Amino acid sequence: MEQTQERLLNAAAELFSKQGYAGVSMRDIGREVGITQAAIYHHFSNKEALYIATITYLFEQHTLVITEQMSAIDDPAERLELLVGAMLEVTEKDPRFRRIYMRELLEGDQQKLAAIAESAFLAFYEPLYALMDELAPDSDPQLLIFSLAGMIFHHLEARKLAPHLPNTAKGNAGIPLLARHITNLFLHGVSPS
Amino acid sequence: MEQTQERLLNAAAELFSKQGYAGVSMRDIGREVGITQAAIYHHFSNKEALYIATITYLFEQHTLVITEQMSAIDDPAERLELLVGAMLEVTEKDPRFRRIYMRELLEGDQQKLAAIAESAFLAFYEPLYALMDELAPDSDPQLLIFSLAGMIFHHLEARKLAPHLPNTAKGNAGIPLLARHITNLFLHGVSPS
DNA sequence: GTCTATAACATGATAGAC
DNA sequence: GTCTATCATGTTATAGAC
Repeated sequence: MEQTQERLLNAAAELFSKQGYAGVSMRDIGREVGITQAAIYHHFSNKEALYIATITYLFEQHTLVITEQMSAIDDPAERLELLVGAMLEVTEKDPRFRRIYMRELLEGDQQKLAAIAESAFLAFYEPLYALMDELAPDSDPQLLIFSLAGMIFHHLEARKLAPHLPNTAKGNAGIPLLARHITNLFLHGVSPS
Repeated sequence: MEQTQERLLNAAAELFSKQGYAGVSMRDIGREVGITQAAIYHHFSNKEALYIATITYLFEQHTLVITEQMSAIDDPAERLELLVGAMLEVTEKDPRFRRIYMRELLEGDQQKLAAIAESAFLAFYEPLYALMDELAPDSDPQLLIFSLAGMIFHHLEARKLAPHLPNTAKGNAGIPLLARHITNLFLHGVSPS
C-alpha cells in the first residue's frame, strides 16, 4: 500500500493529540496501522520526525482551507466572522488539531516550537495579522490574535467542564451560538451598543 | 527531613505540569529532591497517587486569594480589572497551576474533572458568575467566563511562541500591558467608542 | 527515611532476511 | 515495504540492609 505513510500520520495524530508525545510508543502507532514498530522507520527516520510531520500534516490540512476562504472577502468584520466560524467548525470536527496545538504550547521546547512555527503556523499567522491590522490599526495585532485564539480553543475544551458547574444552560452551546458570542465580544465587548 | 513530602510535591508539580504524566519518571522527581527513585515510595504508594496529590496540592494553594480581594470591590468594571490583573499575576508567578489546569482539560476523564470542579473550581466560579451577571445581564455568564479565562491562560502560554513569529514587538508584553489589553477588549471590543 | 540491588517489562532504534 | 531478532537503555515497583 502506498498510502501507509498517510495512515501512519492519521494514527499518530489521534494518539499524540490524546496522550502526548511521551505517552505514545512507536509500537502503539504501528499497531493502529497494522504494521510492526520497525516498519515505521522505513517512512520516518525517528519518533521526533514522525511527530513533527504529524503536526505539519494537521496544520496544512486545516489552515489552508480557512485562509483561502478569507482571501475572498474584503470587509474586515465579515472576514473575522468567517474566521471565527470556520475555526470553530474545523477544530470541533477535528479535535486532534486543537489538542496538538495546546499540547505543544504546554510542553514543547523552544527547538520544537521553532520548527512548528516555521513549518506550520506561519502561513496561517500572516493573514490573521493583516486582518487585525485592518480591524484595529492602533492595537498590537499579536495580542489580538492570541486573545482570539485563546477564546476559540478554550471554549471547545472547557465544554467538558460545563456539566460540573452550576447554572449551566441545558444542552451545550452549539457552534453557531459560540461563533456569534466570540465575534460579538471581540468586536464590541461585553456591552454592545 | 520531615518536609521531604512537600519538596516531592513541589518537584512533581514542576515536572508534571511541564512534561505531562508520561513524560516524567520517578527518577526525575527523585533527582530533583536529592533522593533515589526508590525512596519516593516511602511517601507515596505509586506514581499515580503522587500525581493526584500534586494536583490537589496546587489547586488548594491558589484559589482563595483572588476571590477574597474581589469581594472588597463594589464597582463591576473595577472588579473585572482586579480579577484580570490578579489572575495574570498568580498564574504568571506559578505556571504549574495554569498548566495543570490546561492539561487536565486536555486529557482528564470526566471523573477526574468532576472532582477538580467540585474541590477547586466551584468556589472560584461563583463570584465570577455574579460579576458577569452584573457586567452584562443579557449575556450568558458562562460563555463570558470561558472567553475571559481562555484569553488569560492562552496569552501566558502563547508568549513562548512569540519569538518565532514575525513582527513581534521587542521584549515580551509585561503583565500590566496584558491586563490592560484583556480588560479593554473584554469591556469594549476591538474598536472602543 | 534512605540506600543498593534487582525483578520484570517497555522503549527507541538498527541489522538483515525476504 | 514489511518482517523477525536483537541491543542498549529506561521504566515502575519491590526487597531488604542500615
